Amino acid sequence: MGGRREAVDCREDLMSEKREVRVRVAPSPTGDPHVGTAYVALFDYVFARHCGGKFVLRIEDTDRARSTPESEEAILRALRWVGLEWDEGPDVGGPYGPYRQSERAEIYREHAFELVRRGHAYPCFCTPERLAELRAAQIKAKEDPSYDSLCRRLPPEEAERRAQAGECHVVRLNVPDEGETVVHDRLRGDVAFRNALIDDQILLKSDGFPTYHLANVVDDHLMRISHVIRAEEWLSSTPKHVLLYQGFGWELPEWLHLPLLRNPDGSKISKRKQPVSIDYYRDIGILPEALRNFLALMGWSFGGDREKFSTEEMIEAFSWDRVTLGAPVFDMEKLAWLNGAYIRDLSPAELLARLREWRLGDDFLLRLIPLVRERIRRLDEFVPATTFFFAGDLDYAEAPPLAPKNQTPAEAAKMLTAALEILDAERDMDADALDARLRTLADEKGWKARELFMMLRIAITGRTVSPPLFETLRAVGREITRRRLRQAAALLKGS
RNA sequence: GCCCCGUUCGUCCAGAGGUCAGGACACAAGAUUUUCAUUCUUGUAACAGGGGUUCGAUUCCCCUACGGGGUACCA
Repeated sequence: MGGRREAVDCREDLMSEKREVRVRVAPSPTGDPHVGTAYVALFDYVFARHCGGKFVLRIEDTDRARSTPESEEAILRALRWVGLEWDEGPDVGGPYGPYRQSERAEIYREHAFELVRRGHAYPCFCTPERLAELRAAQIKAKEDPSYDSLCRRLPPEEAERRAQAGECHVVRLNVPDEGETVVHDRLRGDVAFRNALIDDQILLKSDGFPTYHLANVVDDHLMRISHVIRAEEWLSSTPKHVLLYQGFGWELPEWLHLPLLRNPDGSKISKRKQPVSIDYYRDIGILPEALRNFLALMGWSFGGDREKFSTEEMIEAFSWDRVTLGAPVFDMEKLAWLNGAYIRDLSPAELLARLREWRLGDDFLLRLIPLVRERIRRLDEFVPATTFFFAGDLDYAEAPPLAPKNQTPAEAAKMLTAALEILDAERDMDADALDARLRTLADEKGWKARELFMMLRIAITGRTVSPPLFETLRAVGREITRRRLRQAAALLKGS
């Protein structure tokens, strides 16, 4: 591909459009800081800097059930660690705030009503039950499941009266039945979608909060976003966004959908198959500049044979023409090689400073000391007693057998997987909570708690002897702990 | 199922009609090194298939196959 791609430098773009370049990354605080967020943010950041534009961070926390302040905090911290500073955001402010969508609920509501007034949206009173039945019937009849636009045909007065009376409802996008909507993607050219196949998307949920589609479009417009850079998974919902912009009578932004990062098997990168948390890469000692360089290589090339380059150099050389649309597999081996190259470029003093920032600083060592103090008699026993706190993956071939004596490897793998789910849910790794939950788990499944705990101990430390289990897990860290459990479970399944 | 995107060595990229299809990771062999690592040299390895367009297609178009994404009162 590439033929259709306009070879326009954004600086010319700037001049011809007289529009300030403003980009944003818009993570949803519903989990761990995702490496995909860092990937998109890198391109946002680099493009903004290249053009002298602004990079905005916006928190999309409209999913009230799944969003948490802890997750938001972790995402901000992780993005900063990667080295991608934003010009405007919830923590630094800016002229177009607030930058947290939960604080903008009223704005979306007004805009939803405005769209209803303009005839591009309508209230819908259908119950979840009716929707489910409709869906089931459509699937049975081998039709595409989609809303049948029943409430679109409601007389406006009746809809108004019922809404006023407080009847539970949502607001849906009024998608034309005919014609097609064209999305202009800067990287792919025009992509056409038949309107008949676009669902009357819910814009405002019955809890009064907007869905992604409404909030995203309203904010991008209000925040003067000029280029919407996001992952490819959004491409198919972009026609809805085009319809929204048109419904409001707003100028369209430029869309650029970046390819999705992939697992080794080619599927969208996911925690079951590949560590996806930025914190994981930090904890195994990946340098942020190496991570940035590596992520840049996923879909962008410097030109010439340059593999290793600084973010500053990338900013200088950046061009959308050099973006690839293929599906890049996140290759840990190449990341490790690149990281090694960065480490070798550090002076001994700089490397020492990096090691201290990582885990060889006073803070971390001070956390370990209470755990091992009563277990050592000589200072020289400290390092051997704590090696697993300073490692990523463990070599289970060198460790005692993972599975309890009377348990099959398959059953042992199940035990580890079940424990993993508990750890996934227990974000702050509270020792008492973990203890209680794991004991309950063992009870329910008929496993011996001591066997479960011993297996966890071996999986996490590679030994049968260690400091107290939960204190150890906390110190090893959530990411490395989870990684080891997955590795151990995979090993058992394979044996 | 339907809609959309994609497809060059195992992996990440280069290649914008005529190249011995190039580099990097990984792998293999060799050199350097007391060892290991680093470094250097060399090697194995790819244009998914079929039709067009063209004097000539990896490159442009179409079809098929394969991969992926989407198809929620999640983002």
